[in-house]
Amino acid sequence: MARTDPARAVTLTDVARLAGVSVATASKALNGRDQVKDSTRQRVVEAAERLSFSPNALARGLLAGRTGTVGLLTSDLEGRFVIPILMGAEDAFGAGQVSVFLCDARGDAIREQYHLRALLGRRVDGLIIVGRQTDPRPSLGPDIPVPVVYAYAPSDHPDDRSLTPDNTGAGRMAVEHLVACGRTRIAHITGEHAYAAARDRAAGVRDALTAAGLELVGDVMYSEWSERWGRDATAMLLEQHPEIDAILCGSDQIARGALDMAHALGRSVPDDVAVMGFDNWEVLTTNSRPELTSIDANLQQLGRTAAQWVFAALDGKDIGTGTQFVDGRLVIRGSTVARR
Amino acid sequence: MARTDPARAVTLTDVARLAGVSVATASKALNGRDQVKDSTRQRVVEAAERLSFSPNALARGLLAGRTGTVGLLTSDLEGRFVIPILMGAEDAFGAGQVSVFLCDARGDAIREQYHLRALLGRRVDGLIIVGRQTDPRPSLGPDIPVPVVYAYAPSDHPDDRSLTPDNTGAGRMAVEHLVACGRTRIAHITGEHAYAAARDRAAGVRDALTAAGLELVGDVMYSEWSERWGRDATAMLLEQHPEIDAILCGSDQIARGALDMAHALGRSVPDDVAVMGFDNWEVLTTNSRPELTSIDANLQQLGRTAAQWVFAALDGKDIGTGTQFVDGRLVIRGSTVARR
DNA sequence: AAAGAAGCCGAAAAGGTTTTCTGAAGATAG
DNA sequence: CTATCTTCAGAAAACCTTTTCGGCTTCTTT
Repeated sequence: MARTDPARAVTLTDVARLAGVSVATASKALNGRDQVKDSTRQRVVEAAERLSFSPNALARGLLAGRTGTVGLLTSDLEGRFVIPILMGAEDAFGAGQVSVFLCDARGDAIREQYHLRALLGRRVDGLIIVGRQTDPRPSLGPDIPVPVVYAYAPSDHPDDRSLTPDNTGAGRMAVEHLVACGRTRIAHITGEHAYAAARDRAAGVRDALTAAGLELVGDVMYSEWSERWGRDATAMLLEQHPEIDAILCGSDQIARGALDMAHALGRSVPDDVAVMGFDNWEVLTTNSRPELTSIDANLQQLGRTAAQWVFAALDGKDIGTGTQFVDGRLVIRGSTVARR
Repeated sequence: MARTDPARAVTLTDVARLAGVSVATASKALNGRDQVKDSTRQRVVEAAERLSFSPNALARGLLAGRTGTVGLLTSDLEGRFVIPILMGAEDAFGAGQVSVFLCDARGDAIREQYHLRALLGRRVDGLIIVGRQTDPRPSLGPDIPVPVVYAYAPSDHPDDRSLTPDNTGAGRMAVEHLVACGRTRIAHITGEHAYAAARDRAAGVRDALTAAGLELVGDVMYSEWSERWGRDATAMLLEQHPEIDAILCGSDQIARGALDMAHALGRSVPDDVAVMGFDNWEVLTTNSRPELTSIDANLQQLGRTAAQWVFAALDGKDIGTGTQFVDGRLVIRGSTVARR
């Protein structure tokens, strides 16, 4: 910083002196306590403003036992699922008096432990643990002295409180939409089998197909979460099963690849084949031709709820245990329904 | 949180009692001060471990005048430029003892002011202000009592310290690459003219073309930062100037659209036309066919440097004033150079 | 053996705020 | 005019840690 800084931060003592009262009175005046005459209060408030006094949150927290801070411990900032959750949480907290400590463990358990210690040392009032996949993650254990909510990646311990997208439901929702559009010969291309998200969605897909009296065309095609795989899988699919009328893709990236290849092979979307993705990553869904129908996981909502749970627990309310699932939201665009 | 929490956090007094020493000695033992017998130190350390004591950072900060925290105030978490910067900063800090407060002002000046007060109240040791565009932003003013570094969006006040990508240089770098590839008839499609990033890159493009004795084909085509615009602009371009052999796009999104349309119109990339973008957004650049050459703005490096500057200023070093520019990095892929 | 030195530990203060309790002044009732 | 009550201001303690300084014990030196 280029500018010189004042020798010392202004304290309540300074304000009290300027207003000609004791620190006790100054404190009461500024915090809206009674036992202060109106004229006195005004003097104090003016003094505080003239010195642009802002109370030292450390001293306050030390005394109150509450700091008004929350730790947000993520295992992977890079991942695009973390950000909306983070925004939602920041949103819910930001409205109040709470500040957020952000820590990125980079998927490293040691680093996570390290950050955890730091956060507890700073006496955060609560913790939100955000994983990068929906697969369960190791619990932090029962000995954390503040409320903990696991978001996206649920804890593997049933006594913890977790919040994760309902991927099975999302799979069902997708198929129901395709069926409602009159599609009956549906294939499913998705990402790595190692991901619970892929398996759960596929399970939902099977459920809904069975319920509709239909069968999946071919097997679920697991591989990588990439546009390239979307292209390759679609090429194979259209050769082996030229009769298909819908390709449900495990992510928007895969769907972009599918769209691309369908065009290249002379199929019209959505007239010949419907294409659909998951995640509703707008940069992909709204820029394709036609735009992509997708299932939004409502991650921002998930982040907000997690934050509200931490609040509730802080207020002594019981927020229960176990994993709660957050519903997805169908976003219909041109890749499954012809315009007009 | 489901589990019950202990009545009270464990303090140094508890440790001292268990070890049979005074708090003063306990403190010195745990902090590696001398004036403590080895056997005593060991007793204290064991006691601390048994109680899983972690020192209250608030009390420490109150006393030391330093909190070991830094505020990261962004105007737009959603934007994808903020995240890498944030990661870089978190990286540089995370190695040490510093925790990061994250605040999102959502582009709202009132909200920003509010967060700023909260951060100063929490006695952060420094601030990094991250904007969402490279256009200069209003300074926070000279009265902030801690070091401030502006990242991505520089401050509009010359006495502040700012760090921003060198977009003019990036524009030059892009043209130099295309020229080195033997391209001579180069067009430039870019985003909104309102963005300094677009104008600066265009200026760099003109510089480099002039230096190479070339002229831009057509005018710089400003419009929106979207794939759609990339497609539309490319269609116009190829009709009006069928002789072009390179399309330099102001973003990877635009470049994806250009790539798409070039294919659709039967042009081979990179044989007939080279296509190139900016930002090196991997999800776009490495998934296209062919993969996209782009200029990476080194944002993570930018974030790291910003953090290091804050550190340096904290250590009393002079970090100077004004805006420093961070060089971009050319990432060559198949859209400008044929494979093999 | 006495004096000085070195090693080790604890008492106390400091940091800034909030809260409780005491006390003083003024007001009201008898 | 006295006794009781109300209103308002201030003194002091509490939160937890670190650091300084004084003092006690033990060892070394002459």
